[in-house]
Amino acid sequence: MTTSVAEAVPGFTCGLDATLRVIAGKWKPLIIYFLIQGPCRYGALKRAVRGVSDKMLIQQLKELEADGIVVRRDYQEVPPRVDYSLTPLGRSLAQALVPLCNWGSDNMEAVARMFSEREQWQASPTGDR
Amino acid sequence: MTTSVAEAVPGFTCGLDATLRVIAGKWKPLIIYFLIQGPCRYGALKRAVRGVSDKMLIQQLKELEADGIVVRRDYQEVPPRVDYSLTPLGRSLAQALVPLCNWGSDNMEAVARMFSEREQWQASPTGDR
DNA sequence: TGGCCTGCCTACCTATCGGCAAGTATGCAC
DNA sequence: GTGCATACTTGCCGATAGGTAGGCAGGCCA
Repeated sequence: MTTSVAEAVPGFTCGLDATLRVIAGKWKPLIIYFLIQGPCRYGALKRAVRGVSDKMLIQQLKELEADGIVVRRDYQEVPPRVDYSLTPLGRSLAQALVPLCNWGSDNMEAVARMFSEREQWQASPTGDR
Repeated sequence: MTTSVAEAVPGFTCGLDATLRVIAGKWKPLIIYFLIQGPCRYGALKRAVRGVSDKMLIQQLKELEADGIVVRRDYQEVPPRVDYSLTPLGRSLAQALVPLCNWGSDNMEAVARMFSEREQWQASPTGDR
């Protein structure tokens, strides 16, 4: 039984639901978005996605690869050279992320303000009113 | 040192980063997206966002309210009547989610296929190759 | 010979997320 | 007074996401 129906089938409740499962994970959207710029070596990607650990980066990349969003190309060289790029599917997904990115840029100040307020609001003893 | 810089300041690395923090949480995008249709009572929202628990729904709604994305209107009636709607900021965010939703709808079959394959791939003993 | 370079892997551990279920408030109908 | 309806709260508890740290491969150059 457990969580039941909604989980049982790959029956997504809507398109957004489907998308969310693909980009679930702290770093995936950032990875995808960064790869719009073109193929990228592992090291460069790691530098671009600030704060990500090796473990996470690799893991997310693997999942994205399994989901047909990115392609891994191994040059079979030493020292290792590998790069990652978007598949056509991945590119279309990346395009869908663009508005989110723009929204963030447009409202960054508001968002930053909200966040700092929220921290205090969390620390406050009782809700007012 | 630890995680350091990236966390220290509300300095988002990019617009996408900022957006992601606002919509972080399993249900937020779904909530926001559903509210495009207009104000909605708590109960209706819960029915719409399938699988969400009271605790989560309330919690996510509070955060969204604190972030200026949704507005809670309490009719001060008994039995309780409350509805939630998007602020202008929320509405613009919702618009940015539309492409994601469309992408999901357009590629739902591919996504579903990927997911079922991935489950087996995860169960497989050693990576092939 | 041995250290370097780069991508990757593994084990371990913790914090957070999120589900479950029971409880609260309030006015009204009975 | 009792119970009902709706929105919300709280505590507990398990799963899992994600961080840390250290190790490995293997040609090459010093």
